[in-house]
Amino acid sequence: MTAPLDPAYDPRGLETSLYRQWEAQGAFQPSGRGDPYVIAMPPPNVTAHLHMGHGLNHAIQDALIRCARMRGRDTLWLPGTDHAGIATQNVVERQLAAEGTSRFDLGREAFEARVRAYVGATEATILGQLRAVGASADWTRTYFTLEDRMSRAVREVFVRLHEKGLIYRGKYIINWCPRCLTALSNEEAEKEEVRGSIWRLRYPLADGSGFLVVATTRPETMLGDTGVAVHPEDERYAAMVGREVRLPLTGRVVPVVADAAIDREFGTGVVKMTPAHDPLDFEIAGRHGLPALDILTPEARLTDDVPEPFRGLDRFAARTAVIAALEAEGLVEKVEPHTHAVGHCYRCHTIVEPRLSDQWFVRMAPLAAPALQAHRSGRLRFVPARRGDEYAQWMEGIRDWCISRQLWWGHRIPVFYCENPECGRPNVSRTDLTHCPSCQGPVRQDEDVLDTWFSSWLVPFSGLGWPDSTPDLARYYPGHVLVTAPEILFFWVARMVMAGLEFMGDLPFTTVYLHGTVRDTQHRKMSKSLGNGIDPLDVVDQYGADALRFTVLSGTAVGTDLILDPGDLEASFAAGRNFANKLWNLGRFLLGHLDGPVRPLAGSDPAVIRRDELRLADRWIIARCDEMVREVTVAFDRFRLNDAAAAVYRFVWSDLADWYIEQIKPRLHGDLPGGDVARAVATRTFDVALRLLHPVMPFITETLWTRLPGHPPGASIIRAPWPCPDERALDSEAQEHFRLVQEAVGAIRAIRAEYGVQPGQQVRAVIASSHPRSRDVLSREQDTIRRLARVSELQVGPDAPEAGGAGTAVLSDGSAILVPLGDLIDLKRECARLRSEIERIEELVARQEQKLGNTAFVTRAPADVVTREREKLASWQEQVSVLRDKRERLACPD
RNA sequence: GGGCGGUUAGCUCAGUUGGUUAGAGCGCUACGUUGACAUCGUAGAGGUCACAAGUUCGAAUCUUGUACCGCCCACCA
Repeated sequence: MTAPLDPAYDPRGLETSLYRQWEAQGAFQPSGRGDPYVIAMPPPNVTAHLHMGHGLNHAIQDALIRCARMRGRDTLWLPGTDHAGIATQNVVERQLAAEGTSRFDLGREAFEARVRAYVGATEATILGQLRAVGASADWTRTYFTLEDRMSRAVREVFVRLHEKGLIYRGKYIINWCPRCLTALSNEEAEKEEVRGSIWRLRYPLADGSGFLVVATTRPETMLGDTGVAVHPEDERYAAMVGREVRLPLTGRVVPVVADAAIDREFGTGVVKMTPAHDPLDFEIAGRHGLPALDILTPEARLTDDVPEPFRGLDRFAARTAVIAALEAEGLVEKVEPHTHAVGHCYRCHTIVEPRLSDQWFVRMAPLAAPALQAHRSGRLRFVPARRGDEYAQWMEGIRDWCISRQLWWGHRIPVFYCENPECGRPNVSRTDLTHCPSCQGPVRQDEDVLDTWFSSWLVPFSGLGWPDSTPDLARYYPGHVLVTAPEILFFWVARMVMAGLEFMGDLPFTTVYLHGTVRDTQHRKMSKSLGNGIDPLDVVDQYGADALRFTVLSGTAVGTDLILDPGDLEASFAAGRNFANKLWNLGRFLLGHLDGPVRPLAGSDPAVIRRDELRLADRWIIARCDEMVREVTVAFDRFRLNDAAAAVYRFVWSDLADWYIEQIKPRLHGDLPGGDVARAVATRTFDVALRLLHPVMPFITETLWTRLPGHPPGASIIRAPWPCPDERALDSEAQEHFRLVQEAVGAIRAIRAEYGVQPGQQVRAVIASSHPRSRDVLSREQDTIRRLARVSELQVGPDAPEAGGAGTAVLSDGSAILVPLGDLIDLKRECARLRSEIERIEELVARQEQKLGNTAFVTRAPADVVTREREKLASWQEQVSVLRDKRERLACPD
C-alpha cells in the first residue's frame, strides 16, 4: 500500500528521491535489448553555470529518450564533449588573477594540475544541475569519464589525417585573441557590426611627384605596410603601377602593385598592404613577393619594429597616435563614419586581431564532399529542413580548419620535434616520444593544444570506445538523433558528420534536430553579460522541474525560439505549475475513490467490462483518449513536442477533468449504479494520459502512476508500455452525441449567466427537438445535463409548451433550449438577444448560399467538401428557423 | 553584399497537404468558499491573420512586390 498523497503538491523532495530511485533501478542504463535509439547531447561546459538553453536542450532530449524507451527501444544518451578548451581555462585564469597570480607564474604543469582539481571539484555540482533540469543522470556521469578515451581517439585521428596529407602546418593569418593569447578558428571569431571610421591617407610618391590616397579603417597598421595595391584595369592608377611610395612616419619606400582582388569601387581604389595583419593583404602580398612585417606583440601592442614614439602602444592607442602624427603632416585627407563587421572572440568578446603565425590546419575540402553528399541524398535529415540549407552552404564554401590553440589546457598536439639540430624532424606520433625515431635525439612536444572541437567532433564514436572495436561501437554506431542548438551547427554538428564519414565510413546520426534559442521578451539571446538570463535552477526551485519542462517544451514549436520573461518567472512558468497541480488533484480524487478492485477494460479476465455496460460518457472519453494517443504519438515522431504536450493538456484538463470526472461523480458516490465501470474507465484513461505525458513531466507522472492500481510492485512508468491506438475505441457516434450534451449544458449555463441567475439556484429547462435521435440522446443523458447545468426539472419533447419568460438558445442540430426564468427575463432584452443571434447566423447562411449557388464551386470542389458545406447550410438554416419561431412566440415587437 | 525565416487576440504562440463561425495559455470583465483542485470553476469581451496585387470555385495557408523584425554566411581595405 502506498502512502496517501499530500493535499498540496510539492515537487521538491519528490524529484530528488525519484532520481535516486531511478538510478538504483538502472532506469537509464541501456538494456542491450531491443532496437537501439541513440541520441547525442552537448553537455554544458563544466565551467559555465547552467543556463536556460541547457534546460531546453535537456528537456527535449530527455523527453525523446523516455518516449523511445517506453516504446520498447534500447536507448543511449551519448555525452557530447570534454572539458578541454578555452572556457575552462578562462575560469581558472580568472581565479588566479583574483589571487594576484597567473598561469605564467605557475608554470604549465602546476597550471594543469590546478585546472584538473577545479574540474574534479565541480563535477558534483554539474551533475546536480543536470539532474535538476531533467538529464538522465547515468549518462551525464559517463561524460566525466570520457576524457581518457577521447585523448586516444584524438591522437589516432590526428595521425591518420596527417598520413593522408590532410593536416599541415603553415604560416597564415589567423584570428588571434590578444586577451586569451590564442588562435581562434573562423567559427570562433564572431563577426559583429562595429561603428568605426574610414580614413583617407595620403601616401607621397617616392619621387615627390604627388600622392596616392589610400582608404583604411585601421590606420595604425600602416606602420607595417610593405606595399600599395590597385586594380590592374583601373585606368586612374595605371601609370602608378610599378612606381614606389614613401610610407609616412616610417620613411620606408614600398612598391605599388596591381592585383585583381582589389575592388575599384570601394574607397579610393588604392589599398595599403599590411600582409602581417590582414588576410587579404597577406594573400595579395604572397602573389607579389611583398614581405610581411609583424608590428604587433601577442598582446596587440606595437613592437620595436615601428618608429620610436609608437613603440609599446596598445593597438587602439596607436590608432589615435598615428592619426595625430599623420594629421600633423597634413596627410589625412578625409575621415568618414563607417560600419563594418569585425571579429570578436566568442569567449571573451575581445576584438580579434588578424595575426601571422605558425598554426596547424586540417584540409577540409576532401572531408566536406561526402558530408555534403549525405545531405543531398537525403540520408542526413535536418529538422527544421531549412537548417540543412545552411549546412550545405557552409559545406560548399568550406575553409581549412585552424586546429591549434595556444592554451595550456586541452589535448596536446601529438607532434614531437627533434631537438638535434642536424635532424630537427617533426614526428607525429600515437604515443608520447622520448627520442627522435630517426636520430634518437631528444624531442620536445609541440607547445600548443588542439581546439576543443577537435575532440568533440569524434564523440559519436570515441565515446563508444573507438579506435578499439568495442561491442558498444558495434551496437550503437551509427546513432539516430542529434538534438542541439543551432549555434553549434558548424562548430560541432557539421564536423561530426565529416568525422563519422571519414573514420567510421558512416553517418554518426541520421537526424539533426536543431531547437530554438532561448531569448528574453526583447528577443535578445539570454546571456550572462546582458544579465537577462533565467537560472533554470531557480525555476526548478520555485516551480518544479516538471513545470520547467512543460513550459519550455510547450513553448517551442519546431524551428522557433523560446521567449521567456526574465523579469516575470510567474508569467512563464505558472502554466506548468498549475497543470502539475491539476494532475495532482485529479490523481488525489481518483485514488480517493478507488475503494475496490478496478475491473479491466479489455483482456480475458472474466471481470472485464462489457461494451453494453458503458454509458455515453464512458464511450466518449475512451474515444477521446484514443484520439489523444494517436496525436501524441505522431507528434513525438515528428519532434513536435509542443503538440504532444498540448494534446495531453487538452485531454486531461478539458475532457477528463472538466467533463468526464464531473459526469461520473454520481456513479462514484454511489448515487447511480455503474460506479465500477466509471472507476475503471477513469483509471484507465488517466493511466494512458500519464504515460503519454511522462516524457514531458517525468516526476509527477511517475508519482501518480505507481499509485494507480494494476501495476506490479516496483514498476516504473519509465518502463511502462507506450499506449497503442485501438480501433475498437473509435466511436464517432459517442463523440457526436456527447457533444450535443455538452452543447446543451453550455447553452443553459450561458442563459443562466446572461440573466444573472445565482450559481446555487436550480432552474427549469425545456428541450424541444424535431430530431428523434437528439431527443433520445438528451433525455437519456438528462441526469448529466441536470447536474452540470443545475437544472431541477428537464423536459425533452418534440415541441415546447408556451413559455413566456424564457431564455432561449439553439444547438447545432437545431434543438431548442428554453430556460423559463419568469420575472428574471426582460422581454425586450431576450428579443434583442435572439435577433442578434439570428442576424449572425443569417449572415453565415447567406454566405453559404452564395458559395453553394456558385456552380463552379459545386462542380470543381471535391464531393466531400460540397457535402460538408451543404450540411452546414442545412444546420444553420434550421437554427435560424427555430430562433425565428421562438421570437414569434415571444411576440417580439420589432 | 549573398542566402533564409518571421509578421495571427493586450502578451507568448499554435494553425499539418489551400475547404472551421481562425484556436490555446496568460492577461482582462462578471459571477462563484457546488465535498479533487481559488495553482480552481462558469460565462464573456477581444483578431479586416503586417500591407498591396495576383492565382483559385475558395487564401491566414500558394505566387509576386512593399514595409518592419530577426537569423546564417561573407577577406570591400
